[in-house]
Amino acid sequence: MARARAPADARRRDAARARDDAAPAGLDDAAVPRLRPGGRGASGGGDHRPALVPRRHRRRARRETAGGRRRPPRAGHRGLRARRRAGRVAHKQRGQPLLLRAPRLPHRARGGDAAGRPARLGYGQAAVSTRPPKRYPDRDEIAAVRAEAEPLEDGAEAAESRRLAGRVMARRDMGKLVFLDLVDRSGRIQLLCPAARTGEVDVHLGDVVGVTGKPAKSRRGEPSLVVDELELLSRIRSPLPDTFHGLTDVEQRYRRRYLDLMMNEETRADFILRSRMVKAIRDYLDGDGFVEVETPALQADYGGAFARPFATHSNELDQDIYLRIAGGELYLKRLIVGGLEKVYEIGRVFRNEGVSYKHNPEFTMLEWYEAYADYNDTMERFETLVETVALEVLGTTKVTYRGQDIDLKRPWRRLKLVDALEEHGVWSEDEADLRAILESRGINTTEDRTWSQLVDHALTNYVEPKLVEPTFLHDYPVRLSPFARTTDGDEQIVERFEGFVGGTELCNAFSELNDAVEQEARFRMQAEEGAGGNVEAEPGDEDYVEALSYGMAPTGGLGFGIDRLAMVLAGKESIRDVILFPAQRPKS
RNA sequence: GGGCCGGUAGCUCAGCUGGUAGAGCAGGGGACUUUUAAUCCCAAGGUCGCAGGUUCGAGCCCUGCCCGGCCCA
Repeated sequence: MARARAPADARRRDAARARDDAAPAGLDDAAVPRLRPGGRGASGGGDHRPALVPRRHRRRARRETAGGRRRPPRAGHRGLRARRRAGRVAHKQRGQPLLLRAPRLPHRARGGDAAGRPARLGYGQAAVSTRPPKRYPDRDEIAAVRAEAEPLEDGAEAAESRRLAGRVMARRDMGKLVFLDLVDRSGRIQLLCPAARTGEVDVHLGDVVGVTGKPAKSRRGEPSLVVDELELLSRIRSPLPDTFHGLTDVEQRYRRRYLDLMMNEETRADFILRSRMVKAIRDYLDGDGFVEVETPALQADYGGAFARPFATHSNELDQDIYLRIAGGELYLKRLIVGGLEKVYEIGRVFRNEGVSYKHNPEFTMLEWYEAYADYNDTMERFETLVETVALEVLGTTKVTYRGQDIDLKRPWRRLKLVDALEEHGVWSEDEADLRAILESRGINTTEDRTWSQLVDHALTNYVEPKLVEPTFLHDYPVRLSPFARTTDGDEQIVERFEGFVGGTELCNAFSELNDAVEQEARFRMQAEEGAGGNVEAEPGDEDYVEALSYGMAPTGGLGFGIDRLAMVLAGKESIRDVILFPAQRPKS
C-alpha cells in the first residue's frame, strides 16, 4: 500500500480551508472563559478535560481524515533497521536521569551560529543566558489582575504596573508580538509581549516565569497583561502533556500527580477544597472549645475495627508493634477521664488491605469526644458540622454525589436500625431465623459466624445503599457495640448511630460507656463473640478499664472518615481523587 | 481471588481480514504586531507493557507475566 503524496495544490486548498474555518470560530471562542467556576466542574465527575470548546477541534479532525492528507515519503529514507537502532539509542538516553542528561550539550549548542541564532537544540536545552533569580517578591494574584483588566475598554491599558508569576500554559507567536497564557493557583490570564518592549520571548510551554506589566484588554477584548519585563524563573526540561486534553490516563494521574495538578484545573480545585474542608472542620471544633490532641499511631495491640494491621518491630522494646487500624478511641477517652472535657484528633489510620474506589491503605479519621453529652447531642453536632463545612467550602449544602442530588442541610433523618431492617423484612432476634431469611434471598451467609455478623450483612446489603438522603441510623444491638451505653428502655439496645450520605457511611458514634464494671463485662461478652468465630470481636483492655475506674463523665464520642466527606463535597466517586498520592504498586 | 476492558511517539489517540507503524498537540528550524486549541512551511521523533509461541511474515492470533481501570466476592 504505497502512500501517495497529496498534490501540492490540494494541500494548499486544505490549508486555506483550515484558515477559513478557524477565523469565525475564533471570534466565538473569545467569549469562552478560560477558567471554570471554582469547585466542581459543570461536566460532572470523571471528565478531566479542560473547559475548552472542542467544536473546532472536531471540525479539523474531520477534515484531516476526510482529506486523506498523508505524510509524503521521506527523501533520505534511512531504512527500517537503521531507524530502529537510532530509536534504541534515543531510548537509552531518555532512560538516564535528567541531571546526567541535561548538561550534556554539544559544544555548538551553547554558541549558536554567526547570526546569533541558537543552534539546533534538544528538548529544553535552549541556552539560559543568566542564572534565574532565587525569589520573585511582591507578586499579585492573576485572578486579581484579571479582574482589574476586565472593565477596561478593548485595546486600553491601565496606568499602574503589576507583577505576576506562574507557569506558561499556551503560546501564540505572531513574530513581533507574542501571546502567552500564564497560570497561577488563582487563575489564568493572557500575557501580551510586544518584542519592542520585552525583546525576544525565549519562553517554552511549561516554563515558570515572572512578569511586570500593565493590565490591559486586547483588541479582541481578552483581559491581559501587557508585559514590560519578562524573567525566566524555571526552564521546563521535559515536555508538557497535551495542553488541550490534559493528562487523562488515570494511572499517570496518580503516579505523577504533579502533572495532573499542573494540567487539570479540576484536580487543583478538588485538593484545595479538601484542604479548606479540613480547616473548616478544625475551625468549627476549635470554636466550640475542643482541644486538638495526638495519640499513638504505633501500638502494641491493635483494635477498634476489623482489619489487618501493618506490623513492624520496635528494636528498643524488642517487640512487634502495629500501626493503628482505627482512631485513638481508647486513648481519647482516657483524656476525658483526665479532664480535657472536649478533645479531637485528626489522624492517619492504616489498614493492610486492598485498594478500591473507597479504600486506601492509609486514610484520615477524625474522632471527637465531648464530656456531658450523649448521642443525641452528638448527632446534632455532626449534622451541624457537615452543614457548616459545606457552606464554608461550597457556599451551599446541595451536592451531587454518585449521580444523586443530595442536600446536607440539617436536620438529618433519624431512623431506628430495627425499623430499617424490618422495613426490608430482614430482621430477627434469632440467629437461625435471620440466617434462613437471608439465605432465602440468595445471600451466602457461610462467612457469618454469629448473629451480629448476620445483622451487619443484612445492613450492608439492604439498608445502607438506600440511605441516600443524609440519615442517622441509630439504636444498635448491644452485641455489635462494646463501647456504647444501653438505652433506657431496652438493655439489648445501645445508644449508637451511624451517619450515611449517598449510601456511604460517614460516621459512627455512641453515648460512651463510662462504667468500669460494665465495660469489663462487655469485654467478656466480646471474648465470647470471638470464641464464636467473630474475628471482629474487640480484644479486652485492662488498662482502659482501670482508667474508667477513676470515673469518666458521661460522654458522646464520634469517629468519621475525612476522605469520605471530601468525596461527597467534591462529588468524586473514588477515594483516589481526594488523596494526593493514592497507593500504587511500584512500576518496576 | 474471579470476570471484563485497557497499555502504540513526551501527551491525546488511529492502526481494516496478519503484509514496510501515523495523526494532532508538545519539542527543533523558519515566516508572521491582536492571537486565544492562532496559522503556514520544513525536518525530526517508536522496546507497539514484558517474555515466549504460531506464521514466509505479528501492533494485530495463542500462552504466561507486569501495570492500571471497572464489576463481582
